[in-house]
Amino acid sequence: MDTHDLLTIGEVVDRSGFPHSALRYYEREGLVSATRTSGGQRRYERGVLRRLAFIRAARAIGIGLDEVREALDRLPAGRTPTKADWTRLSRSWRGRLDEQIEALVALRDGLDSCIGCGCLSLARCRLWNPDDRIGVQGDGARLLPPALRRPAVG
Amino acid sequence: MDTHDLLTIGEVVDRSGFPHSALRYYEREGLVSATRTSGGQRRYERGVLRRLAFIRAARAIGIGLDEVREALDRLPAGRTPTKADWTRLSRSWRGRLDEQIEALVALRDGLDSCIGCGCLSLARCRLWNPDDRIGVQGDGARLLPPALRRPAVG
DNA sequence: CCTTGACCTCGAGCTGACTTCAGCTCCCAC
DNA sequence: GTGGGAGCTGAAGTCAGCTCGAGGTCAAGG
Repeated sequence: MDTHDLLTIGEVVDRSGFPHSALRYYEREGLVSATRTSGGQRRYERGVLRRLAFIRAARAIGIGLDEVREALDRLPAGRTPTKADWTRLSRSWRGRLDEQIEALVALRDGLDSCIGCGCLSLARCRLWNPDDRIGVQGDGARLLPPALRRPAVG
Repeated sequence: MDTHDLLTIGEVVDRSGFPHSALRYYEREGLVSATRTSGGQRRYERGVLRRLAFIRAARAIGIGLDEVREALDRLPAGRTPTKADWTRLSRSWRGRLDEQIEALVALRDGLDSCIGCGCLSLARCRLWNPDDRIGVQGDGARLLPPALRRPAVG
């Protein structure tokens, strides 16, 4: 708990894998916080690494930052989050992940049946016919679960 | 083959499900083409519907427009694409889809093991430890297959 | 004290895939 | 021939999630 527990931004960069710019962005967006030295430099508590790991996992699943922030906001204020707290958050995404996998599998099956049956007629094929949008895709609403993006492809 | 086979943009909107704006955008980007009336209005050949259906399926899988264009460019010039032509293109994405599903399943398994084993230690957990980025994610390179996006979340 | 590398802020820029807008023109049914 | 819905253009705007650059400050080793 003494000052030796505080990390510089460079250390957090090294240990979290996020670049400075992302860390500062997350701070602006209220996903992480840091105290400051008298000179204005950021000093992070160790717990930030767990938050960042959580953010990374969330992003990998395709959760948007807004939603990640909401999730983090649900962590208990005041005390250090316990394992149970983190587990609860993670569990809530398990369902998301299942949905996404399900949607992709449905899409794959559609593609398979298309390839297999030669049903490229626009009138019949599940996958190709936009009026019957892949079964999964509602009325232009939710074909696939949200976005699934990688941080930086570069 | 007579002019009655040509569709107005409104008809294509209705039958493809894409809004005008997207059709015009795709034309600018070279994904679809249209002839023009003497007055400058677009007239689409029927085949455009199949192209658009293909584009829709591709987008659903998360393929970027650049890559979709490349794929479409590989269709035979001059003659109307056959069923086999379309099937070949679709098949190439089957692998993509498999990869994506695999990556998500891996992520889910990681999440499961995290939830189950209580390994929230940053030093050990596959999912939480950024140094061992989810196994799947290389060196900041390719955790998950490209982007997987929905057209409009509404 | 000095140097040097780590750090700071603020604002602009970027990518992708469109959407929106303003201000016109076309074309077809009546 | 005319009214009005359908269509046209080019430029600008949007959204997410950062990245980059300029121009300056901080802090620790020598």
